[in-house]
Amino acid sequence: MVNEGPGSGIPDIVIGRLPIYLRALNRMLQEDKEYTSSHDLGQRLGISSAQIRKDLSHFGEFGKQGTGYNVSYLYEQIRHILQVDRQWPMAVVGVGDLGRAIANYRGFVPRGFRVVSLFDADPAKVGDRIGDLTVLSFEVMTTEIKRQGVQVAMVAVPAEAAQQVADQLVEAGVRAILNYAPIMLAVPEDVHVQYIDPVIHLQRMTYYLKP
Amino acid sequence: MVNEGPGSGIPDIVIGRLPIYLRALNRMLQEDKEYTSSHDLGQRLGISSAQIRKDLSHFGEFGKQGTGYNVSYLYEQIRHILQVDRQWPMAVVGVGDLGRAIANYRGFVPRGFRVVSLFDADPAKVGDRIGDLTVLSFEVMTTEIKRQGVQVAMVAVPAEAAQQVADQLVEAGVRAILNYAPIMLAVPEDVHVQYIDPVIHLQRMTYYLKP
DNA sequence: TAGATTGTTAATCGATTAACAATC
DNA sequence: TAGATTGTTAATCGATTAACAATC
Repeated sequence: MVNEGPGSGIPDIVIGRLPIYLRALNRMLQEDKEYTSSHDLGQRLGISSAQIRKDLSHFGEFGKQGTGYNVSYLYEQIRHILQVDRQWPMAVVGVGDLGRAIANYRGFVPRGFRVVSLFDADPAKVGDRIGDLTVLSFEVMTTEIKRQGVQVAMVAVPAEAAQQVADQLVEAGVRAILNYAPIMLAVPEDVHVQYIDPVIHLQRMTYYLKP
Repeated sequence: MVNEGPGSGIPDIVIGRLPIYLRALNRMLQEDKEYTSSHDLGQRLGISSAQIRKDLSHFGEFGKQGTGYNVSYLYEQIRHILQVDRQWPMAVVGVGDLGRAIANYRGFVPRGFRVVSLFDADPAKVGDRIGDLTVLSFEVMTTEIKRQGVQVAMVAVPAEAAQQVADQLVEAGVRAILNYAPIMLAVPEDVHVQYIDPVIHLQRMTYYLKP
């Protein structure tokens, strides 16, 4: 192992591409493809082969000259690097339409995550069952998150409530937040936040459209 | 006007930040904040003031030395640049849990988009009413999209179906696709695609977490 | 006026790409 | 072997930042 783990100075932008590679490799596995190459993978993803080789070289040597990469081996290596070769218990805060869709989504488990608790501020929703989970109140959130050792949470509450929710999550020990509320969160620097705001993505495209 | 419009060589990465600025400016408007500065805006967004000034300078001169930027003026200018000072009619394909959440989301209209039609392959869903829309079948999709002049679509179907749906959308005249299916779409180069896959975002964070 | 902040230039920094020896 | 493809180095490209004259 040449170099691995956070703090070892690998650029964030490289880390950000690994999940993309992982998804493509998983697809190849489904297609029973045994080997791939940086060229092949790059072509599927619209990324240069040089970049893929360079990215992977930060973590070790995973290929063979002449034959390329064993799909299943590379897949497992990247899963290990990203630490998704295990299941992260995850909390979902806010069970509106979106929170419900998240709670029901079947796509998390096969990729390293499992929703283990749901929270909502609305007393009318507390007690509702969604899948095999019961919606809990904000009052028990800290306790429950600590009890389950949850480090990852998804926030799907209105923008006005998001910062306060984030504060409470951080307080409870959450270190990674996926925020669906259209607002930037202020968190300590050892807490990671990623944002999903569909409108941002839409507005990135309209610039290029004909009126 | 110094420089504006697509094809004028402004880096994609700059365009990608404008919606972020827009969202922050909108928030300032809600707070009745009349003026801001590159420093102030940058602080809120975790971006350097130099970058904000540089980004804006691609499109014109919007500020005043000594006083900064009039929030409402800058907001309107960026809305105009991004072409979100109008409403783009939008189609949603796939009305599972996620499609339903999208269809019900109140956040599109104030930011330049309106869902005008819903489609699903499942005959059991066709005819369902969601909000004030009726779910239509794939058979009528092309016709309906052409009729309404829809250029923007959101895809929320299973990965297996996404490419075929995208092909049909492009055929019908769609030029911007927001894809929720966890798969890269192959489209002509004048068609824009943005991707939302929550798992990708989650996996970008687990790398940095303690086991 | 004095202080603040812009828009812009040049310097720096970092990421991507091209090229190729090594080797399967 | 001949062909293919890796991992790596150096070159290129592009984005970010620092600095400052202009000026409100």
